[in-house]
Amino acid sequence: MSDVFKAMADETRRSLLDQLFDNNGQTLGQLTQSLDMSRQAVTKHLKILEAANLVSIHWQGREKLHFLNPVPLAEIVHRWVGRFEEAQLDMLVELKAQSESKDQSENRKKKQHGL
Amino acid sequence: MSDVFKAMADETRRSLLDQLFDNNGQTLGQLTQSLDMSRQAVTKHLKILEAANLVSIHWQGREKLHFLNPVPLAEIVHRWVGRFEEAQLDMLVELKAQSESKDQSENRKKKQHGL
DNA sequence: TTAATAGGCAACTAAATGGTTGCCCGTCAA
DNA sequence: TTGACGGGCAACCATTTAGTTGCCTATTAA
Repeated sequence: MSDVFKAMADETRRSLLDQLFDNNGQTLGQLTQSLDMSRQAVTKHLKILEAANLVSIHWQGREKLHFLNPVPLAEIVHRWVGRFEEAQLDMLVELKAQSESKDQSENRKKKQHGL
Repeated sequence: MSDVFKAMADETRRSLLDQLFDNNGQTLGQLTQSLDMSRQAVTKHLKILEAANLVSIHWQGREKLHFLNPVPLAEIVHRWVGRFEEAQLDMLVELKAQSESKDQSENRKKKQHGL
Protein backbone atom coordinates (compact mmCIF):
# COMPACT_ATOMS: atom_id res chain seq x y z
CA MET A 1 0.00 0.00 0.00
CA SER A 2 2.79 2.37 0.88
CA ASP A 3 4.26 1.67 -2.53
CA VAL A 4 1.13 2.92 -4.25
CA PHE A 5 0.94 6.15 -2.25
CA LYS A 6 4.65 6.78 -2.68
CA ALA A 7 4.34 6.20 -6.40
CA MET A 8 1.47 8.67 -6.57
CA ALA A 9 3.30 11.24 -4.47
CA ASP A 10 5.54 12.39 -7.31
CA GLU A 11 4.39 14.86 -9.93
CA THR A 12 6.48 13.28 -12.68
CA ARG A 13 4.99 9.87 -12.02
CA ARG A 14 1.44 11.22 -11.97
CA SER A 15 2.25 12.87 -15.27
CA LEU A 16 3.40 9.52 -16.64
CA LEU A 17 0.13 7.96 -15.56
CA ASP A 18 -1.67 10.88 -17.24
CA GLN A 19 0.12 10.11 -20.46
CA LEU A 20 -0.89 6.49 -20.26
CA PHE A 21 -4.47 7.49 -19.51
CA ASP A 22 -4.46 9.41 -22.75
CA ASN A 23 -2.63 6.80 -24.76
CA ASN A 24 -1.99 3.40 -23.26
CA GLY A 25 0.89 1.18 -24.31
CA GLN A 26 3.59 3.80 -24.98
CA THR A 27 7.30 3.08 -25.19
CA LEU A 28 9.91 4.47 -22.85
CA GLY A 29 11.08 6.80 -25.59
CA GLN A 30 7.61 8.19 -26.16
CA LEU A 31 7.03 8.72 -22.47
CA THR A 32 10.38 10.48 -22.16
CA GLN A 33 9.71 12.97 -24.96
CA SER A 34 7.18 15.00 -23.02
CA LEU A 35 9.16 15.14 -19.81
CA ASP A 36 12.28 17.31 -20.07
CA MET A 37 14.53 14.88 -18.26
CA SER A 38 16.84 12.06 -19.24
CA ARG A 39 15.59 8.70 -20.42
CA GLN A 40 17.26 7.08 -17.43
CA ALA A 41 15.39 9.29 -14.99
CA VAL A 42 12.12 8.26 -16.62
CA THR A 43 13.18 4.63 -16.42
CA LYS A 44 13.57 5.00 -12.67
CA HIS A 45 10.13 6.52 -12.30
CA LEU A 46 8.60 3.75 -14.38
CA LYS A 47 10.34 1.14 -12.24
CA ILE A 48 8.66 2.65 -9.19
CA LEU A 49 5.28 2.59 -10.92
CA GLU A 50 5.90 -1.03 -11.89
CA ALA A 51 6.89 -1.94 -8.34
CA ALA A 52 3.62 -0.40 -7.16
CA ASN A 53 1.87 -2.48 -9.78
CA LEU A 54 0.39 0.64 -11.35
CA VAL A 55 2.07 0.03 -14.69
CA SER A 56 2.82 -3.25 -16.40
CA ILE A 57 5.16 -3.74 -19.31
CA HIS A 58 5.24 -5.81 -22.44
CA TRP A 59 8.33 -6.27 -24.56
CA GLN A 60 7.89 -6.11 -28.28
CA GLY A 61 11.20 -6.58 -30.06
CA ARG A 62 13.49 -3.92 -28.68
CA GLU A 63 10.56 -1.78 -27.57
CA LYS A 64 9.20 -1.76 -24.05
CA LEU A 65 5.53 -0.94 -23.98
CA HIS A 66 3.93 0.45 -20.82
CA PHE A 67 0.36 -0.19 -19.76
CA LEU A 68 -1.71 1.24 -16.98
CA ASN A 69 -2.89 -1.10 -14.27
CA PRO A 70 -5.72 0.64 -12.45
CA VAL A 71 -6.56 -2.17 -10.04
CA PRO A 72 -4.32 -1.45 -7.03
CA LEU A 73 -5.15 2.23 -6.91
CA ALA A 74 -8.85 1.61 -7.34
CA GLU A 75 -8.72 -0.80 -4.41
CA ILE A 76 -6.73 1.42 -2.13
CA VAL A 77 -8.72 4.45 -2.98
CA HIS A 78 -12.07 2.78 -2.46
CA ARG A 79 -10.92 1.69 0.95
CA TRP A 80 -9.83 5.18 1.97
CA VAL A 81 -12.94 6.77 0.57
CA GLY A 82 -14.94 4.51 2.84
CA ARG A 83 -12.89 5.37 5.88
CA PHE A 84 -12.99 9.07 5.23
CA GLU A 85 -16.68 9.12 4.58
CA GLU A 86 -17.21 7.46 7.95
CA ALA A 87 -14.93 9.98 9.54
CA GLN A 88 -16.83 12.77 7.90
CA LEU A 89 -20.02 11.58 9.55
CA ASP A 90 -18.22 11.29 12.87
CA MET A 91 -16.97 14.80 12.47
CA LEU A 92 -20.43 16.14 11.90
CA VAL A 93 -21.69 14.38 14.99
CA GLU A 94 -18.80 15.79 16.95
CA LEU A 95 -19.26 19.33 15.75
CA LYS A 96 -22.87 19.07 16.72
CA ALA A 97 -21.95 17.78 20.16
CA GLN A 98 -19.40 20.56 20.60
CA SER A 99 -21.77 23.28 19.58
CA GLU A 100 -24.42 21.87 21.90
CA SER A 101 -21.93 21.79 24.73
CA LYS A 102 -20.89 25.37 24.06
CA ASP A 103 -24.49 26.46 24.01
CA GLN A 104 -25.25 24.96 27.37
CA SER A 105 -25.29 28.31 29.13
CA GLU A 106 -27.60 29.88 26.62
CA ASN A 107 -29.06 26.81 25.07
CA ARG A 108 -32.58 28.12 24.92
CA LYS A 109 -31.68 30.72 22.32
CA LYS A 110 -30.41 28.01 19.96
CA LYS A 111 -27.52 30.06 18.73
CA GLN A 112 -24.76 28.00 17.14
CA HIS A 113 -21.33 28.50 15.70
CA GLY A 114 -18.40 26.18 15.00
CA LEU A 115 -14.65 26.30 15.62
CA MET B 1 -2.70 17.78 -4.60
CA SER B 2 0.89 16.67 -4.41
CA ASP B 3 0.79 17.62 -0.74
CA VAL B 4 -2.02 15.19 -0.04
CA PHE B 5 -0.36 12.27 -1.78
CA LYS B 6 2.97 13.01 -0.15
CA ALA B 7 1.30 13.20 3.22
CA MET B 8 -0.36 9.85 2.63
CA ALA B 9 2.86 8.27 1.40
CA ASP B 10 4.33 7.86 4.87
CA GLU B 11 3.38 4.98 7.14
CA THR B 12 3.74 7.04 10.31
CA ARG B 13 1.39 9.70 8.99
CA ARG B 14 -1.19 7.15 7.88
CA SER B 15 -0.94 5.71 11.36
CA LEU B 16 -1.61 9.17 12.82
CA LEU B 17 -4.70 9.47 10.66
CA ASP B 18 -5.72 6.01 11.87
CA GLN B 19 -5.46 7.18 15.44
CA LEU B 20 -7.62 10.17 14.70
CA PHE B 21 -10.13 7.97 12.91
CA ASP B 22 -10.46 5.99 16.11
CA ASN B 23 -10.47 8.97 18.44
CA ASN B 24 -10.66 12.44 16.99
CA GLY B 25 -9.30 15.51 18.77
CA GLN B 26 -6.20 14.05 20.42
CA THR B 27 -3.29 16.06 21.76
CA LEU B 28 0.27 15.87 20.44
CA GLY B 29 1.27 13.95 23.57
CA GLN B 30 -1.43 11.36 23.08
CA LEU B 31 -0.57 10.89 19.44
CA THR B 32 3.10 10.50 20.33
CA GLN B 33 2.55 7.76 22.93
CA SER B 34 1.69 5.06 20.41
CA LEU B 35 4.49 5.88 18.02
CA ASP B 36 7.93 4.99 19.38
CA MET B 37 9.58 8.19 18.22
CA SER B 38 10.25 11.58 19.72
CA ARG B 39 7.55 14.21 20.23
CA GLN B 40 9.37 16.48 17.81
CA ALA B 41 9.34 13.89 15.07
CA VAL B 42 5.58 13.54 15.51
CA THR B 43 5.24 17.32 15.40
CA LYS B 44 6.91 17.33 12.00
CA HIS B 45 4.58 14.67 10.67
CA LEU B 46 1.56 16.56 11.97
CA LYS B 47 2.81 19.75 10.31
CA ILE B 48 2.87 17.91 7.00
CA LEU B 49 -0.65 16.62 7.56
CA GLU B 50 -1.76 20.15 8.44
CA ALA B 51 -0.08 21.57 5.34
CA ALA B 52 -1.99 19.01 3.27
CA ASN B 53 -5.13 20.15 5.08
CA LEU B 54 -5.78 16.63 6.30
CA VAL B 55 -5.60 17.61 9.95
CA SER B 56 -6.70 20.83 11.61
CA ILE B 57 -5.77 21.96 15.07
CA HIS B 58 -7.44 23.75 17.94
CA TRP B 59 -5.59 25.16 20.91
CA GLN B 60 -7.13 24.58 24.30
CA GLY B 61 -5.00 26.13 27.02
CA ARG B 62 -1.57 24.60 26.65
CA GLU B 63 -2.94 21.60 24.77
CA LYS B 64 -3.02 21.31 20.99
CA LEU B 65 -5.90 19.20 19.79
CA HIS B 66 -5.79 17.53 16.37
CA PHE B 67 -8.82 16.87 14.21
CA LEU B 68 -9.22 14.96 11.02
CA ASN B 69 -10.24 16.89 7.92
CA PRO B 70 -11.54 14.37 5.42
CA VAL B 71 -12.46 16.83 2.68
CA PRO B 72 -9.28 17.14 0.61
CA LEU B 73 -8.62 13.43 0.46
CA ALA B 74 -12.22 12.68 -0.40
CA GLU B 75 -12.00 15.17 -3.25
CA ILE B 76 -8.72 13.96 -4.61
CA VAL B 77 -9.66 10.38 -4.26
CA HIS B 78 -13.00 10.76 -5.95
CA ARG B 79 -11.28 12.41 -8.85
CA TRP B 80 -8.74 9.62 -9.22
CA VAL B 81 -11.35 6.93 -8.76
CA GLY B 82 -13.18 8.44 -11.69
CA ARG B 83 -10.13 8.51 -13.89
CA PHE B 84 -9.05 5.03 -12.96
CA GLU B 85 -12.48 3.57 -13.44
CA GLU B 86 -12.48 4.97 -16.96
CA ALA B 87 -9.07 3.48 -17.50
CA GLN B 88 -10.25 0.20 -16.10
CA LEU B 89 -12.95 0.09 -18.74
CA ASP B 90 -10.37 0.84 -21.39
CA MET B 91 -8.25 -1.95 -20.06
CA LEU B 92 -11.10 -4.41 -20.17
CA VAL B 93 -11.74 -3.48 -23.77
CA GLU B 94 -8.09 -3.97 -24.48
CA LEU B 95 -7.86 -7.29 -22.66
CA LYS B 96 -10.89 -8.41 -24.59
CA ALA B 97 -9.19 -7.43 -27.82
CA GLN B 98 -6.08 -9.32 -26.79
CA SER B 99 -7.92 -12.48 -25.88
CA GLU B 100 -9.86 -12.31 -29.10
CA SER B 101 -6.60 -11.98 -30.90
CA LYS B 102 -5.31 -15.07 -29.13
CA ASP B 103 -8.49 -16.94 -30.00
CA GLN B 104 -8.06 -16.08 -33.62
CA SER B 105 -7.66 -19.65 -34.80
CA GLU B 106 -10.86 -20.81 -33.19
CA ASN B 107 -12.92 -17.71 -33.60
CA ARG B 108 -12.79 -16.56 -37.16
CA LYS B 109 -15.81 -14.28 -37.09
CA LYS B 110 -14.24 -11.53 -34.99
CA LYS B 111 -11.83 -9.00 -36.25
CA GLN B 112 -8.87 -8.01 -34.14
CA HIS B 113 -5.85 -5.83 -34.29
CA GLY B 114 -2.52 -5.68 -32.44
CA LEU B 115 -1.60 -3.49 -29.46
C1' DT C 1 27.50 -6.11 -42.27
C1' DT C 2 27.04 -2.00 -40.22
C1' DA C 3 24.86 2.00 -38.30
C1' DA C 4 21.09 3.73 -35.93
C1' DT C 5 17.72 2.90 -32.56
C1' DA C 6 15.66 1.35 -27.99
C1' DG C 7 16.86 0.51 -23.82
C1' DG C 8 19.83 -1.25 -19.38
C1' DC C 9 23.38 -0.74 -15.73
C1' DA C 10 26.41 1.56 -12.51
C1' DA C 11 28.55 5.40 -10.34
C1' DC C 12 27.98 9.80 -8.82
C1' DT C 13 25.66 14.20 -6.84
C1' DA C 14 22.39 17.45 -4.71
C1' DA C 15 18.48 18.01 -2.24
C1' DA C 16 14.66 16.30 0.48
C1' DT C 17 13.18 13.41 4.23
C1' DG C 18 12.81 11.47 8.76
C1' DG C 19 14.82 11.30 12.71
C1' DT C 20 17.60 13.05 16.82
C1' DT C 21 19.00 16.33 20.82
C1' DG C 22 19.17 20.58 23.57
C1' DC C 23 17.09 24.46 25.08
C1' DC C 24 13.13 27.70 25.51
C1' DC C 25 8.28 29.41 26.50
C1' DG C 26 3.51 29.41 28.26
C1' DT C 27 0.02 27.18 31.23
C1' DC C 28 -1.65 24.95 35.21
C1' DA C 29 -1.80 23.16 39.83
C1' DA C 30 0.21 22.46 44.63
C1' DT D 1 5.15 31.25 43.26
C1' DT D 2 7.25 27.61 41.75
C1' DG D 3 7.78 23.25 39.54
C1' DA D 4 5.86 20.06 36.33
C1' DC D 5 3.72 19.60 32.03
C1' DG D 6 2.50 20.42 26.96
C1' DG D 7 4.54 22.02 23.28
C1' DG D 8 7.84 25.05 19.91
C1' DC D 9 12.30 26.10 17.64
C1' DA D 10 16.79 25.25 15.68
C1' DA D 11 20.83 22.69 14.71
C1' DC D 12 22.42 18.58 13.38
C1' DC D 13 22.73 13.76 11.14
C1' DA D 14 21.83 9.63 8.11
C1' DT D 15 19.26 7.81 4.49
C1' DT D 16 16.47 8.15 0.53
C1' DT D 17 15.22 10.32 -3.65
C1' DA D 18 15.55 12.34 -8.11
C1' DG D 19 18.39 13.50 -11.20
C1' DT D 20 22.85 13.23 -14.02
C1' DT D 21 26.59 10.98 -17.17
C1' DG D 22 29.15 7.33 -19.42
C1' DC D 23 29.25 3.11 -21.32
C1' DC D 24 27.13 -1.41 -22.65
C1' DT D 25 23.69 -4.73 -25.12
C1' DA D 26 20.22 -6.11 -28.37
C1' DT D 27 17.19 -5.32 -32.19
C1' DT D 28 16.21 -3.35 -36.54
C1' DA D 29 16.93 -1.44 -41.09
C1' DA D 30 19.99 0.22 -44.92
